[in-house]
Formats: sequence, C-alpha cells, structure tokens
Amino acid sequence: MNRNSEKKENIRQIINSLSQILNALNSFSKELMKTFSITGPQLGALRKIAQVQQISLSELSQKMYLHISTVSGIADRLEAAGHIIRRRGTEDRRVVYLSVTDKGKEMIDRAPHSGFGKMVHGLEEIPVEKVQQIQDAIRLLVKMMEVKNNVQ
Amino acid sequence: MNRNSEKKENIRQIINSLSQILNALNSFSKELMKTFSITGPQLGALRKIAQVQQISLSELSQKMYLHISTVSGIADRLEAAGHIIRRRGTEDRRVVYLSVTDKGKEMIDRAPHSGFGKMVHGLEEIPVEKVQQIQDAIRLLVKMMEVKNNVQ
DNA sequence: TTCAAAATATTTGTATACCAAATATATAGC
DNA sequence: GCTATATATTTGGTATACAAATATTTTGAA
Repeated sequence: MNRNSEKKENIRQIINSLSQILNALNSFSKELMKTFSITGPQLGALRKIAQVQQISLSELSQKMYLHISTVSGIADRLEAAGHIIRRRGTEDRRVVYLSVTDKGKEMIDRAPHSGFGKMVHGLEEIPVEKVQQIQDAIRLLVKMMEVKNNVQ
Repeated sequence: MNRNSEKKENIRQIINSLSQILNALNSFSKELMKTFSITGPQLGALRKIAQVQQISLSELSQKMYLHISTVSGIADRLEAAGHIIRRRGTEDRRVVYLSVTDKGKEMIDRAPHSGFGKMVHGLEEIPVEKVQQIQDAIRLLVKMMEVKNNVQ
C-alpha cells in the first residue's frame, strides 16, 4: 500500500469512527426515551431553558435552530408533563416566557447529560497530555467543517 | 488553573467540539432534504442496499437497527420515488428483496456522502502523519464508548 | 390618534420517522 | 396435513418538523 492510499484508508477510518459515535448517540436517545419518558429534543429544550432561567419561545427556537411552531409543540409536551410552565409577558403581552419547574429540574439532574457519559469517564482515566492531544485533533476537525460555536 | 481543572476543561471542550460536529451534521441533513428531496434515513437505506446489490427487508432492518415496519415505510417512499424496486423472492416467496434502480444510483452519486465532505477535503490537505494522529485520537474515543463496529 | 404593518404564539395541515400489535402469506417441522 | 415459525405489510399511536393561516398585541406612520 503506497503512501497515498494509506492516507485515504486513514481518512475512511476517521469517518467510520465518527459515524460509530453518531450511531451510539442515536441509540442513547432511544434509551433515554424508554427510561426517562422524555425525548432528546425535549431534554435539549429543557436544558436550554434552565440555563437562562426564563426564555421566550422565539428566542428558544433560535437557539435550537428550529421553527417556532415546532418549539411550540415541544413546549406543549414539556408543559403537559409538568416540566415547564408558560407565562405571558407583563410588559409585552405577545411574548410567552418558559421556565423550568422543580419537576423539570429534577429531570435535568436525573437524565444523563448525553451519550458522552462513558467517553467522559474514559477521558478522566488517561493522562492530561493524551487528553490534550485528542482535543487538538477534534478541534482541527471542527475547524475543517467550519462550524460555528453554538453549543453551550 | 491547576492540572486537574485543566484536564476537566479539556474534556469539556472535546465534548463541545463533538457536539458542534453533530449539530453540523443535523443541519446537513435538513439541507439534504431541501436540495435533493430525500431524507437522511432514506439515503442511508439506499446506500446500504447499493452496497450489496440486493437485500431482504429484515436484513436491512437489522443493518439499520430499526424496526422492520419502520424500514418497510422507508422502502415505500424510496419505491414511490423510483429509487428502489421491490422483488418477491422466487425460492422463498415470503422474502422481499430490495434493489437500487438507475435513478437511485444517480441519487447516491449526486447527493454528498454526508456532512463529512468538508472534513474529508480538509484531511486530504494535511500530512499523513497528522491524519494518523487524528485517527488514533478518535479511535480511542470510540473504544471508550464501547461501540460495536456496525458501519461499513 | 387612528389604522396599517410588524411581531409573537398558536393552530392547522402535511410529511416523515419511529415502534408495537394485528394481519396476511409462505415455509418448515412433526 | 396441520401447527408453529418466519417474513412483510398494515394499522394505530406518538413525536418531530415545516409552512401557512390565524389571533393577539405592539409599533409606527400618516
């Protein structure tokens, strides 16, 4: 195998490994739903609301990169489950503010933060220099994809 | 910042970077649907079918880790779009084999392989040693997540 | 000041993706 | 041959997602 095809094979395996991570995260999402009776999008919304105490529907839809009607539906289900409350704005009565209830906070604490749990544990076990190397590698990948930083 | 909190920060950033990659891939999936009138799951199924020329519905459902009724529905839509054909097995007439049409093959060629496009391009531009380093790093992450290799 | 335009949410309609249970058909085993 | 098993499809249910239509409130301009 020459130098060039070796590189191609390396690239193929990188994509392959990343695909595996994505698959694992999808499986996680299904497990989450079974175990905690909450979906991925719902938990994501709940966390975003909790971060800022209260947030309008339109702001949340921007943060989640989803249509406002989609987020309105997600809010319906979170409200029905008692995880959030809707409150009409007093100053501007067009606005609806969402905030997390105690039950919602409990859910945030109980539900695993994401499928990254095992990965985090693994990273904690290896030397910091190695962690640093991995960080540099992934950062480079992100740079290549030219993605904006919109994750908190 | 001491050694330990430095490591914690590194780990946080690794998770953050991976989340960014995931977000970018989600955005890609939406773009895909708009531009090529095909969804992520449909394109995924199409590729899996193309890999093996023909495949039964149950085999495909196993490969995709989805319920067979789900895959039956995806096959409905791929068939309606003319991307695949269903063919009853001759030996065992319970089995339905799926195969990709010329139109389906064209779709596979036209649609970007995934959101990884830019990443692949970026990887091709850097020296093989660097690619090797990245590969090692990601492999380690996969190992930590204990994911099975089920991606081709 | 009044009235049209803009902003914010919700509702309605459509499509996809999931799963599970029920059903139909075909094969296999006793 | 008849029952159990295997393979797909259909049906029913929920969630996600978007766009268009609607309702309400605010803003801004004549």
